Amino acid sequence: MSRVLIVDDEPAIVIPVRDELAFEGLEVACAEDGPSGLKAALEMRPDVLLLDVMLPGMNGFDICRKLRPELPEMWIILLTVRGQEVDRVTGFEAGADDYVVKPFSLRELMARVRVGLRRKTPANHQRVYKFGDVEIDLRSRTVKRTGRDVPVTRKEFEILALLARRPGEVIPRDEFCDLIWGPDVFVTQRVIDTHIASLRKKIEPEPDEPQHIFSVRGVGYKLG
Amino acid sequence: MSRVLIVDDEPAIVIPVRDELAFEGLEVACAEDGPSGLKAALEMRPDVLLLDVMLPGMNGFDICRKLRPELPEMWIILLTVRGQEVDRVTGFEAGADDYVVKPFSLRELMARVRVGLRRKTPANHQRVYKFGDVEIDLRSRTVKRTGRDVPVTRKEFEILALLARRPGEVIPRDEFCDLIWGPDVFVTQRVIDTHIASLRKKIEPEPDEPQHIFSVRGVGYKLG
DNA sequence: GTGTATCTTGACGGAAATTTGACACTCCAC
DNA sequence: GTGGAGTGTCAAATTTCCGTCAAGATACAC
Repeated sequence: MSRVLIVDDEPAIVIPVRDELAFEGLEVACAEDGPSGLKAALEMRPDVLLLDVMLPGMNGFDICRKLRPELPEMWIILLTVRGQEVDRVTGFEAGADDYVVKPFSLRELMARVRVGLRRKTPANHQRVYKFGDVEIDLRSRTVKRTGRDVPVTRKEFEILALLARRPGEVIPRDEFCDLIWGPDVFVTQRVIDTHIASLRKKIEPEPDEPQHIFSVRGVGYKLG
Repeated sequence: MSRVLIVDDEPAIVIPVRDELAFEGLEVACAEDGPSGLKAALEMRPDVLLLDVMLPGMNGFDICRKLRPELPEMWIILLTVRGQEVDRVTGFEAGADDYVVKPFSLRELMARVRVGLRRKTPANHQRVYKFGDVEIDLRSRTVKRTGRDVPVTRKEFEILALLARRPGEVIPRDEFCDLIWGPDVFVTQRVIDTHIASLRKKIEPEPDEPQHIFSVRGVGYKLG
């Protein structure tokens, strides 16, 4: 599922945009000031970032400049009330991909977000994560160990991909449920343990002594 | 060298934009009405197309709709004096990547062209794809197996061509629907399975043990 | 219009994946 | 140590999913 992060301190902007994005089936997160927006973008790695220029703590241009080298793929749309040329050009020079002036039409913003989602990842750009001898390719949905294909099921793949996207970070069970099963599906959180067990059998040299997928007692699992 | 095509009938717009683009070291061409703009775009295959909406002969939206399926990688920026929401959304729905309202700042337009050049997916001008003993020719819309012509129906060809353009990548069922049937057509996603089955009968030596078109359970299909 | 090719739908069976619950085990607090 | 909570493991039950087919609907050529 594609992810969008909104960084803006005006609820009148954030709320309708957030709701509309969620309605379109996207995963949405929000931040209300510069520093937490920067942190959220680095952690969440959204596909599209909607970034206000005038923010408490740190302005949008600076956030843009910091993020761009780190996450060149991320699609950044700047939002601002200021429409003077100098600002726009500054925005593009800071690495933004688009620039929308408030007040904007919600439908137009949605259309621009869709452009970002469509253009963000070139079709033949490989999205691969590597961990030791394990390789996860999001494009072909394949997992390799020591170069050899390991067949994994859908849930196993989604769990592994989620872990891989946030290496080192502990992912709680309820977050697995939210992100993989969705908010409307109710399953025992123990299913995750079952899938983790079969994943370990497939990708760990010694499933009893995991080297990749670690359990974090009382919370969830982490990779790496 | 990157190529830009300007399709606009107002010299007051065309000349400064053309000169500025040329000054930045880009190859520039111009067309002054709809039909010749469409023809030029198909022949020249520019990286970025600056396309006026109000044109003699054929409007920009229609050009956009015609070009997009043929040249999905081309970056299209619409130019218009009309800034009403309905027009903008129409533009994006027609497949445009950006939308600039006249009068615009030259520097901003240049910045948006640069975004297009940076983000444009690498052009895939390939017209023939080969997979083992199977050959797919997009131009003549023919499929060959071991050199022999295999008759495929229109939907079968479109499905196979989509798979072939993104070899190895898993294409989800909803993406098949979006890209082949379009967003407004409502069909059961199981149609795809039916077409895949008949494709396999035609191009797989052993349809039960596919070597080209693989099923990815719960998601879709992939080639290769 | 008519006939043919193509497309779409729905149903069925079998296979694979998912989920559950039971039991054993481990870890930690006391 | 002991007990309780959390986790690993397994097999069985359940659900989901895909290949297949045939019949109806639609498009197309003549």
